[in-house]
Amino acid sequence: MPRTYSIAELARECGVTTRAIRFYEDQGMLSPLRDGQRRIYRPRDRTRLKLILRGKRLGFPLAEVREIIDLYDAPQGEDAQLHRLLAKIADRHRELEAKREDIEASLQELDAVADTCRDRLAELECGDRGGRRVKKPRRAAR
Amino acid sequence: MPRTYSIAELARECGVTTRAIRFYEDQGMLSPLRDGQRRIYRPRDRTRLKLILRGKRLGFPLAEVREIIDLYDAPQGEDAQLHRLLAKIADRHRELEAKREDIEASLQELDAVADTCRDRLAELECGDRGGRRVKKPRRAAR
DNA sequence: AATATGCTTTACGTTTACGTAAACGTCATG
DNA sequence: CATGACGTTTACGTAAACGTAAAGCATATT
Repeated sequence: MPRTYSIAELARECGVTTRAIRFYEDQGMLSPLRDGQRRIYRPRDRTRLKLILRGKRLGFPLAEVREIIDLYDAPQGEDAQLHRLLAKIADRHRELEAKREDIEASLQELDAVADTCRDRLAELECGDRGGRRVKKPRRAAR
Repeated sequence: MPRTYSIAELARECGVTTRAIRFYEDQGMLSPLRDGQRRIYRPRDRTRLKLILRGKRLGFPLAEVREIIDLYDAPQGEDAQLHRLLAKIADRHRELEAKREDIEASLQELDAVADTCRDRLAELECGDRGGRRVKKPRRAAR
């Protein structure tokens, strides 16, 4: 048999509280086995938890996270179902790429500020006391 | 003089409520001019609002969003200040790249599910009633 | 003058995503 | 046997991010 985890183990490994994990279960996002009262998490539960947390890091509300991870283990069903599934996947795809573009824009602007910042530092450190201007070398585009 | 916006204009353009905009002001993230009681937004206010919304889309809490956009108009000050600023920028940079990796992983897994899904569809549509297996052609990597 | 439109402040309500405490069960160990 | 370490359920509390009236001011139109 594969391997199992206690709730505390999972919590430690994933950097969340046990409360949070139970909460996700309440929301129908996890369904661990039971040994009497105790929850037993299998690798697939662990994977789902990690997916949940990744969704959260990306700013999706839990309700959406659930829809997303439900996509992951759904590719059964008949024709119409599969087409609906593909449509949903395409939606999420677009959503994620929009987010990626947001990130890339942010990174660029951040880099621009960093450049400005380094230019200022260069001015200061070469003992520039007056209004003399330093030639700003164009940074190579990454 | 450049151009100005009323709160309703900005709200419409950016797809948020006026309540939200006022809330961001309460949090010290916007400081529009006033014409008596009324708020007057200049281009820079508009830009800041868009930055706020982008930060939100990326899942940052407003408190962090404020720190981030504060980085944008801060590159003044003396040596030590500038170094602290650069450090903060580097932190945010790492944070954003981590998020981008999360996104890329999500996109890959999503694509994998889509492939599985299309394979199933192919099986169905070529009248596969039995357990016959369809050769899965490797999809070209984008 | 009255109505509409757009803005204002003040303030209480709501949803999400848990935190935190209480009160209890179950082993294993000192 | 009692003291922890770990788990459980139930339930109330809370921070963030607004939503939703309520009540009022200012200008424009009918």
